[in-house]
Amino acid sequence: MTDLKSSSNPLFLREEDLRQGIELLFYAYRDFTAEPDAILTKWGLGRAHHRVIYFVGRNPNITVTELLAILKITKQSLSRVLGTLIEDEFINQRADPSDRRRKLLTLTEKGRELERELTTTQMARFARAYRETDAEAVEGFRRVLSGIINPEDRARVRPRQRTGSGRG
Amino acid sequence: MTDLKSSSNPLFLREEDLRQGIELLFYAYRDFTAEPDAILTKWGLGRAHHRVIYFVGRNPNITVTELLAILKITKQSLSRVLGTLIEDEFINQRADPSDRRRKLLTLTEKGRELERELTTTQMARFARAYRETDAEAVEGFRRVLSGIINPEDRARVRPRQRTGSGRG
DNA sequence: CTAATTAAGTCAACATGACTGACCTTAAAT
DNA sequence: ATTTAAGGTCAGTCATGTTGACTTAATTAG
Repeated sequence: MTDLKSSSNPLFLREEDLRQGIELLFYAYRDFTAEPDAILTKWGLGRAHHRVIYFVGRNPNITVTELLAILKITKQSLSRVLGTLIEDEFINQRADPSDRRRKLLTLTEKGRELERELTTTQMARFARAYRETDAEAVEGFRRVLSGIINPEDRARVRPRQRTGSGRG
Repeated sequence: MTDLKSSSNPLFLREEDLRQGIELLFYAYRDFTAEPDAILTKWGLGRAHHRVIYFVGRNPNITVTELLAILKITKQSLSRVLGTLIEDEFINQRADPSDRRRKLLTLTEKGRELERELTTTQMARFARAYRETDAEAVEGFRRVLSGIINPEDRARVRPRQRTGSGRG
């Protein structure tokens, strides 16, 4: 009855497979955020603060505009979260010498420590998942998830900087 | 300098690779939810309503308790969202004949239509990503994301019901 | 049969993180 | 000198989560 939709035609993407992807992404994200959320609560911070801390740590001297492009939230929303982080001395601002309207954001030592604590839990989760599979699976994961991201933002995810054999 | 951390030791999971996973998941989830969110706004609904509609559609006659286990939110939070959906006639409730404390949830025709509209955008995104890669990559994606999910919930994501050759 | 447990619902109060819209300052670019 | 861009701010709103206390109804265990 549903034979056309199932294995008889390997080129037909079955709804079941697509829904499985949807659900994997939902559950993975749900669990991926749970541990950091618990740590953040101890500091009186939330998930929005985590995202800012993460991307400032990852991109030292990032500007507010660039941060907005990553997070895709409004300036007002970011402003409040960023204000807290600066006041609590997790993040430093300094004027860009070449354009003094711009403020360059960096983590303070305190900020780096919190970033490390938060990111460690998420890296441990990925390390476990990577180890449970193999390099081929990890590459597949990377390529599929990259395809889920809007094309214009795929380049934001830094490609591995290969130091080994692969040059071409 | 960082040679030990890089390609010279293929068993060492480099921080760069782990962070790439973190970022892929962040961007993928951000874009994955954007289209449904826009549709939901037209109906005066939010992301929380989507999740309920999705999982009720996926699990007809699901109970509130089971829904709570999937969503991992509080009964009070679910109650508000579910109340709206029942009032707006996206979801039906009926008592379980074998245990009349339980209420079984199903989508109405209106609910099925909205579910279809929302899920279609997400399935299209996965279909594109799957087509851009290959079956091996998809399998890798599945295995890695499954490893990100807490072990006790991995079985919630239904394995493909194979109708083809593989029986054992 | 009674007591305990379970499923569900409800009320109140609160926190977080989004949003819109209006407006202002500062500095760079034309 | 004017326009544009980056950034900040104020005010109000909404969605979605939280805790805690409590109720009702129905099943299950002693």
